[in-house]
Amino acid sequence: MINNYKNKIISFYKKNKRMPVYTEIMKLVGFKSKNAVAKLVDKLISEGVLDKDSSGHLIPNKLIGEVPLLGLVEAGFPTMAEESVLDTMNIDDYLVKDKDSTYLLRVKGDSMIEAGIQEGDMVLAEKVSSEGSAGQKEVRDGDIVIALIDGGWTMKYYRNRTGKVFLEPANKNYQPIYPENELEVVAIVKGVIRKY
Amino acid sequence: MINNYKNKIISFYKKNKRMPVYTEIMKLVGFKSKNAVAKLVDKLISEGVLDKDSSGHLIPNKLIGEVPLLGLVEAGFPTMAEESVLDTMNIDDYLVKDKDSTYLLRVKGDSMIEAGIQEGDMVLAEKVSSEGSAGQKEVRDGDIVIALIDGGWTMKYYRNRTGKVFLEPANKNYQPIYPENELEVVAIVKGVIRKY
DNA sequence: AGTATAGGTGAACGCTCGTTCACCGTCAAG
DNA sequence: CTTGACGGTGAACGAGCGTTCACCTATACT
Repeated sequence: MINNYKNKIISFYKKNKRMPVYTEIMKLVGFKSKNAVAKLVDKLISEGVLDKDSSGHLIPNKLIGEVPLLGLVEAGFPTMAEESVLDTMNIDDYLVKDKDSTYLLRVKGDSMIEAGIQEGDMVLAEKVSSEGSAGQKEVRDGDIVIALIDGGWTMKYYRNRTGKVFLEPANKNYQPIYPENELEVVAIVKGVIRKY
Repeated sequence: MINNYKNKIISFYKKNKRMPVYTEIMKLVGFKSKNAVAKLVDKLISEGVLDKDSSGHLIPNKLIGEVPLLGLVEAGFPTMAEESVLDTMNIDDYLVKDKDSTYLLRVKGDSMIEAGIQEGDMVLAEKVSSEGSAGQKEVRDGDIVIALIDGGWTMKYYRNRTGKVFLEPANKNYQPIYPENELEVVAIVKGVIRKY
């Protein structure tokens, strides 16, 4: 029963992007008194499911919005007990550093297959500053970039080792691309997301 | 200046996992009157940065916590204008379906390299129900699984085509593993996360 | 010079918040 | 049969909420 309450509160949070207030929890779980909510909340807090901030408002704690981080895959799922969770992680915070210049794109084609980027994957790309803008990342040799080359868009390795700049696919079946006129690196790939 | 205010509010949200109330915004940006906050909030809402729910509380809108989703990588960064953003996406919601049975593990080794899973990647694994538990996913042939096989942990393809169950790596240098005694699939890999 | 306008102060409003207290039935242990 | 713990009701509280109104500058445009 108490787990049912917990799930309703978490559902509310996911739906409304904020924690419910006491009267909302009241209606959510079917209580007729706020005091019952207060006692429920106290219990959930002592169980580590919820948290309250200094002003009494509910806030999501680590168990909400974060994913338990176990160890290495070789070590397996250590005993499965709650105590074995090494840490928790917020995926968004892990991946997105500069919010204002990060974009997602879906990958088409297999030109980066040997870099572990497959068709259908999503890539997180951080925009390279076109002066004044937020992200002022510098492109380095070996970065995976999204570039505008001679009028066409593509995602490739950025190569600049010898001073001669070109784009290199991660697929033996394709050839490096040397720009005839234009090569503009628009974004640097900072992450890959795949869902099965 | 207004962008500075916006960032302070977003920082508050990321730090406290909830939106600030008016008096908190007041102190945050240095106002001395709540009315100034009300006017600021109105402007931010009309600019689409914030949202208010029916009870007047601030809630994060799509621009906070979600990442703009552009089109295919082949299509490039279309014009870069705000209008060209097709959609936004919450990475957590996209990846994590069953919160209570999802775990993250860091990948070691290269046995799944041909499946685009490299050493250092994070995998999202959904626990297979050990009866009564939440996730009741069924393991299917071709799934990438985390398994306990003859006492050792590993991540491999699950193969069950011919009725004979075994684990298959995605790396030509390794051989399929047939269980001598025990083969327990503990979790199914539902996603991969890589950060550069 | 005159005047809108944007952006701020300060005080007051009704309402809802989280908290607290007294109280009630159910159920299990002594 | 009594007792205590548990989980709930109902009412009341002060504090803080978002909102609103009157007012005060600067700045920019006639």
